[in-house]
Amino acid sequence: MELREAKDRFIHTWGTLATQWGINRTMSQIHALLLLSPKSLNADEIMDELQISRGNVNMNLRDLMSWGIIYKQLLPGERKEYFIAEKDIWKVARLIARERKKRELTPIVDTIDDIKKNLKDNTEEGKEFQKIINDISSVSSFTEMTLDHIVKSEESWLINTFLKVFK
Amino acid sequence: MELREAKDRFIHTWGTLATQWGINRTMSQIHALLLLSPKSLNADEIMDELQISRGNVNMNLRDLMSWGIIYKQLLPGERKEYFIAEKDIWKVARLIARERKKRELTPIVDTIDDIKKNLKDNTEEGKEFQKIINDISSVSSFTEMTLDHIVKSEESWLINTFLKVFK
DNA sequence: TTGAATTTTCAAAATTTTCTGAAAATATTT
DNA sequence: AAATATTTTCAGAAAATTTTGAAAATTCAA
Repeated sequence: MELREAKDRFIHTWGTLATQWGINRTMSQIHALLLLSPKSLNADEIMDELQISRGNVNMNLRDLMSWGIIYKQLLPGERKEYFIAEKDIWKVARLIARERKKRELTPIVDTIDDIKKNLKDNTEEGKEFQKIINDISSVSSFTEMTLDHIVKSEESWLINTFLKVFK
Repeated sequence: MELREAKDRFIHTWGTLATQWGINRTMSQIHALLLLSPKSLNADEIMDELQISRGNVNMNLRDLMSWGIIYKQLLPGERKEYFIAEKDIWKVARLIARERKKRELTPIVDTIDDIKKNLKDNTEEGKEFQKIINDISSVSSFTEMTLDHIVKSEESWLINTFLKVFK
């Protein structure tokens, strides 16, 4: 397999998967492109490489920056803005986990807490509802804690060690 | 808060979140409805409750069954099919984790493995690419293993104990 | 069998999401 | 300050996804 082909395949798979993640295809493809690029790229280069419009590139670069997984880089003597991806994949994984937790988990935990606080219903049906809500609350808390635990660990050596043990 | 209102809020939040998960809104709403329902429901009741078409209900019930998180129930003396949700939330969480792993993680691991096997490129750029690919491979494996570990644990007491410790 | 009840399918319609491209805003150079 | 380069915005277009609803298929009772 050629390097060119390998890169394209990776970018393509990454982008396709994103769709199932609820993240848009282009955003992932730009991320993949930057991740694989040894040097930072500007908007025109990304447009050209992925054959997409300037507006699209701009919007998604902004999103990627808000996730904290790419950085803007100002090159001396260059007028254009260049972008480079965070290359520490463990850090990228933590940032993605943090963002997904924020988007996927926190809202349901908040809703459930609010319902638990405010629901006054002592009928049989009400009690059953409370039970389910409490169960879901447990699972959510557990998941949240597990993610936090991974996200917060700034040292990656522990995780790396864990990985080696199981390899 | 009334029971009715609480249930509606939960179903609504659950459905809205699903969108960000890459899972469709209706599928989640049907799941939430069944999860909160003390008795099993048939297609007409679901159509009526969520104000959606028969085809939509049918399709999503099938999807939910393929995830293993709802069951078909044939009531004696009833012609219609009834559906009931798996109420053991830890089991539901494991089934969802398993399905998401299959959809989100496995394809990227497979692509990467294939690229690792087939790429022959010893240029500087090729080596850098290999490095990134290997890093991503590590993170994916780690995540896959962590999920497996949770998913495979058929006993939930350990997890429950863990939860209590942190509560 | 026949026919009524129920479920399934799927083409077309509706909705939602993403993308484009050109105009507006901002930044930099001369 | 004017000209030029670059980035940002956003309304409308395009694409993707979801939903509908009616016809076809299936199931079951008589």
